[in-house]
Amino acid sequence: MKQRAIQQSDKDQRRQDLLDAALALWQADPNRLRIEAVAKAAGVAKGTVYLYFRSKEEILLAIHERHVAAFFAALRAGGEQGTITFETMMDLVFAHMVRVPAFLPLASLCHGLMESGVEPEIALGLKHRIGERLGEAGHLLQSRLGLDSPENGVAFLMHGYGLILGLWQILHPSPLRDMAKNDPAIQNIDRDFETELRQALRALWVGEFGPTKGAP
Amino acid sequence: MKQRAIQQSDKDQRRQDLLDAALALWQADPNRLRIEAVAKAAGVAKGTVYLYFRSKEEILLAIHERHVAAFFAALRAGGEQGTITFETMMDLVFAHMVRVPAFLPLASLCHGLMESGVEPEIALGLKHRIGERLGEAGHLLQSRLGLDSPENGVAFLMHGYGLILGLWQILHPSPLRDMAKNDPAIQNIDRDFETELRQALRALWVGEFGPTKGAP
Amino acid sequence: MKQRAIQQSDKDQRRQDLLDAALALWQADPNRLRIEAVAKAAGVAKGTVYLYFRSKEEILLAIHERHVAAFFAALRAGGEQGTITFETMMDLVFAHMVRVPAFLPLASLCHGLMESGVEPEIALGLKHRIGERLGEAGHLLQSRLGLDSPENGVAFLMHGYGLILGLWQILHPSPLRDMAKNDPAIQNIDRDFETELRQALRALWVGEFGPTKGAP
Amino acid sequence: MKQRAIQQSDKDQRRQDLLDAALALWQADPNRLRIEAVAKAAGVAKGTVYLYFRSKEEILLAIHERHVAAFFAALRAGGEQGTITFETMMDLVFAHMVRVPAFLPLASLCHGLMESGVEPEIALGLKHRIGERLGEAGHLLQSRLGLDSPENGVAFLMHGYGLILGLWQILHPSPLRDMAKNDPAIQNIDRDFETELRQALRALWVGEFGPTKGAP
DNA sequence: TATGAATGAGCATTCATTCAT
DNA sequence: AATGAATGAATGCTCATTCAT
Repeated sequence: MKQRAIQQSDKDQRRQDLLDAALALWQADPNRLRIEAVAKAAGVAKGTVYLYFRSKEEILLAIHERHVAAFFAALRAGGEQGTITFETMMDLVFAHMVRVPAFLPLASLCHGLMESGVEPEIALGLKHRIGERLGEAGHLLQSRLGLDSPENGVAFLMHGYGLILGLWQILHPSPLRDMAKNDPAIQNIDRDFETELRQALRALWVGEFGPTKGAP
Repeated sequence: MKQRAIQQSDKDQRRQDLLDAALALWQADPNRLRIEAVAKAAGVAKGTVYLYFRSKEEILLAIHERHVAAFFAALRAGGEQGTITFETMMDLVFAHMVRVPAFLPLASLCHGLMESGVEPEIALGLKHRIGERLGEAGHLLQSRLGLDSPENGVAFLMHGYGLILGLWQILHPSPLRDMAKNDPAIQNIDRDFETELRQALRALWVGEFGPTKGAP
Repeated sequence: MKQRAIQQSDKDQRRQDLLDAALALWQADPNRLRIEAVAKAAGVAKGTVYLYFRSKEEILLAIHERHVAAFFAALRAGGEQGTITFETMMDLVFAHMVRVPAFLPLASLCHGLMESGVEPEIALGLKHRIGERLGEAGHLLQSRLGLDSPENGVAFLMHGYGLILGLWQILHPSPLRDMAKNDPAIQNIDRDFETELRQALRALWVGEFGPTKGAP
Repeated sequence: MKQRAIQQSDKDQRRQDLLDAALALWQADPNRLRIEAVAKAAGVAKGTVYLYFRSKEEILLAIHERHVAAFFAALRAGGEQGTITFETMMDLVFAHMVRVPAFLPLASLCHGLMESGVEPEIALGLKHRIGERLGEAGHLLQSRLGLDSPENGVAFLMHGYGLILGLWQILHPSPLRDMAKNDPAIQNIDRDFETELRQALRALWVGEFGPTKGAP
């Protein structure tokens, strides 16, 4: 039997260990995630997983939340450094979203899970916490990016995130695309995700908030 | 036993009937779609479904393809009428995508299915046919919208579609959002999907292709 | 794949085969009955069991119903032979209830299952069919046993069955009783089930319907 | 942490509290009895339950034993008042068995649990203690009811108890019976439990021990 | 072509019980 | 004695798919 987590800090650590294990397994094969495997990888018994999470879906949501929290933390840190520009935002997005391997595939999944797959209270709890962070970030962007209002800050992030998420679904690298190398009709529409995203995201921001904001 | 479909036109009709039945059932409850129910609703036996589709997923993909084809048909029809502007594109997008009830939820699902859920050949076939249509549409937009190249036409559509799809996932109406009416943190980020989409989409297009294209 | 049961008679046969298999396994170890084992013993796949029964509990109820039907059939056959007496009833009860190995243990279980364990409609269906048979039997006993009314015939059977069932639960042979051979306090109350039942049942019938009915 | 029970009397009290809690929860929903809920209702932690009972089943058996003990205590008290008749026995049976809400349902369950569900030693211990009480009661009935032997007293009780228990299983009030109000075949056999029991029990006693015993 | 009986893979979750503290 | 974190056994059922008729 694994050392008991009596202290809250020990419990938190065990929770993180479970998330780490689940993330690694999910990345390896998203359709093959098994609770038993998560438990074993974290060095506990199956039932123990359910002391920390109410369901498999809740685990995935928790990983997503950790991803999102890390992004917002990076954003806040960026804000504390001084002014934010479209370019620094772009760097942030790429470093803490686009290039975090599981971020976007998991995000895609989680938006579906929240509708059906977890108890509404769980989904609402997650939305609440993300909402808080997003609200704060909106204020930050107003001041650091020179937007007209916190609402514009929120719009900046939401519209951008929507574009990232949707474009990822259409253009993310995948074995399927490799198989289509010889199909001209597919080549026609096969673009590099990061290149397209960078171009479209910049266009969206410029189009919505003006070219001046990005370059003081 | 239902009348046998000998003629190709009869087969096509039966195929459409099956898609109609599946679409209605999927809309009613996406997680409850059962092949047997589809068969019954279309007036055939379970096994017959598999004479027309190789799997459940293939059915969903076929419905999606029908949605997409209808959009491209409308776009082509729009082009035949004369010039296209950002505004007419916006109308097209809303009429044949955003407001077709199952279009976006099904599209969200299908982008996942293509990666795993159907045989690669099926997915590639779909991508091929969509690629062809997208290529044609790119040419159409070059001439009718005044873009610099067919590639820009493709980019116009893909970037726009990415934004639509991603924003829908974040902001689409849902019971969950209704439940959150009293949570200020969630209200903070709860925007009207269509309003936001219209604003962001226009910004994206303007930012990427210039304000002049939309208004000759 | 096992020969398909297309005809209704084939389906009925398969249903009986499944019940036979389940009964044998249940008798061998009541707490160890597994659907998969039933399927294997009947030579079909697991899923096939569910084409014939909606749940494990429904199988047990169906076996019980078969037991009960056999008893009523024997009773009817007895009635067709001529007069029925307490003694012939006693013989019937012993031959088709008490000494049918699984009858009483399964009956004990099923009365509990009907309350919770199966869908009410299933339980009501069973009760309905047994009610019909019991009603007919009441009429039979009125004429053949010389009771005052069909209702008395029903009471005769129900009160008797209650006594049989309850006494079986207290006194049926079991390993536990063998273990108690050296405990005088238990010996005190350890009686032979069949002896006690015969005595009590006769007393009940005589007490309720008079000594004359049994001996014309 | 709850006050430790050092004194034997404190331990006994805690044991009773646990039984009270378990009984209340079992009555509310027999299939939903959870050890954790029992512990909480009794104001102790889960593990503490296992300091007083070796298993969940043992708790149910202990409640049943308390029921039985109360019945025998009432019987003894009745004997101390003077002569016992069939009518006073009937009153006793109704007051301390039939109308004690959980007595018969729990008894039904416990006769099954004793065969498998608890350690044989536990079951034998219970049987032993009940056997002792039953032996005493047999003597009591010999003298107070005027039976020929203590064995007849035991038979009087056992046969009666069997009838009560079995008839209860067939005829006890239940939601299922309420649902069957409109089914004539079921109405046919749907009798009032208490009426039938009173009639059958009296018949059994009279048939077995003569009409004179009950009415001196 | 159409049917529908047969197949069998797939697996999260509960909760009684234990035992380190 | 009391606690409550950890354990892990235990398994029925659905439903997409196949294929004999």
